[in-house]
Amino acid sequence: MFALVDCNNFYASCERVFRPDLNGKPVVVLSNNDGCVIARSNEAKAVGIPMGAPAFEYEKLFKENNVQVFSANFALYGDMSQRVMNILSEYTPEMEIYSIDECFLKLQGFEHFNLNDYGKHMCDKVVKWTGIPISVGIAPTKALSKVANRIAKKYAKQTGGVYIIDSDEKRIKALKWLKIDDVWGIGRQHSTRLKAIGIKTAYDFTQLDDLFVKKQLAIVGLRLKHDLQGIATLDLETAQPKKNIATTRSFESNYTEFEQLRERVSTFAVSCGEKLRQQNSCCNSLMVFIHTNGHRKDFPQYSRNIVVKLPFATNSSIELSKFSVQALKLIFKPGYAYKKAGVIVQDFTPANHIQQTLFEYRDERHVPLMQAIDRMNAIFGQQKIRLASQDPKRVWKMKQEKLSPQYTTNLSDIITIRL
DNA sequence: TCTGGGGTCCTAGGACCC
DNA sequence: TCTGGGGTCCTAGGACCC
Repeated sequence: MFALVDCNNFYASCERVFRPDLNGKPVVVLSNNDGCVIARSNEAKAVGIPMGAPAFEYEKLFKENNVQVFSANFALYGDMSQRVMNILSEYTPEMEIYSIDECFLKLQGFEHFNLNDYGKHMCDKVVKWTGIPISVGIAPTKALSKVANRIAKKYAKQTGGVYIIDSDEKRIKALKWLKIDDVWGIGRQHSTRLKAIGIKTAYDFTQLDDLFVKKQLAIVGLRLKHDLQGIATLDLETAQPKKNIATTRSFESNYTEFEQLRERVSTFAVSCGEKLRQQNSCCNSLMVFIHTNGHRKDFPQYSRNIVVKLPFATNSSIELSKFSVQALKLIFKPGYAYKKAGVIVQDFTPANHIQQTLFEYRDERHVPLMQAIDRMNAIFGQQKIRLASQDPKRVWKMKQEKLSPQYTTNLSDIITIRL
């Protein structure tokens, strides 16, 4: 059996842990730049705030319903996630952390356990130790555990947060209940096409012919179909080093000058360098992109990206910054109002066996220099040591008007308790 | 005024090889 | 008149996830 454990309204719940006065009240968390809604408490969902709602369009609704609004506080969410995952890792040796708020637990050899009690135990322990409410779905396959989790969450009162699919009757009932749009792995495109031929539920989907599914949804869709039929096709996936690393941001305002973009691109490249060094990789190529605000049809639009093959593999922030800015020069066009840019590094090789090049000079002194910078930043704070090409004052330049304290990761933000 | 960020996998088609 | 067959690798684009 597999369990899929999912934190309820994760970001909103994290904010509530340190603001218990907000329990029972509508809470939303906004994306970077306070752009759109990326998490909602049940109360916020109930007053009709959709996922992805642009914050400026919903300001009135927020006020009318006394919705508590927070800027994204990823330092807090990342730390809370680790705490939750640590607790869950004690329930089985086989675990896959699937996202910041979800994990799969493989329950092999648990035949003599009462899995419902086991799931309830997880819920109680996680909420007691972290304050985060979770839901647990248990079933013979990963895709079915996702379905079970949905039921556990939707009918939290009746299920107590745990639902198990352990018979074919329960499986079929669950699949007939689940709309095709809500199936894990069926996105907008596929669900539109499936609905056009009369497939309304997950159950309908499992009744389709294998060859047809393979033709329409490729091998991924066929695997999903089998998994939903109860034939375990998807197994736990072990954490692999990343194949791409990106740092991209929208700007708080429109940038028209090359110099503004140059500074941002340099900062993004430095950030990619840090992430590369964390996983011990060097990249052999990188992409830089810039574009104007696609939502504003009244502005002249421009959007371009460029991929640069590097002369040698590197994870040096200095080299990455240099190559990224060179790339930016090739695609920058004056006269446009730029809203977003990004650097994506790709084509990795492990940092400990770098192919030496014959004609290009790779400065090996960067290796200890980067180590020193990383250590200093770890001690003194993120990006305290920067390149001169970066803005000396601000790093991300984001609009974050409703940012909560870093309760769990910054000693000066720790809560005070009065007795 | 204002609309996020970061990933994965698969496939088709082109370039190239013998 | 008449132009093969079987591969691999790479990339862009499309789909999906949170």
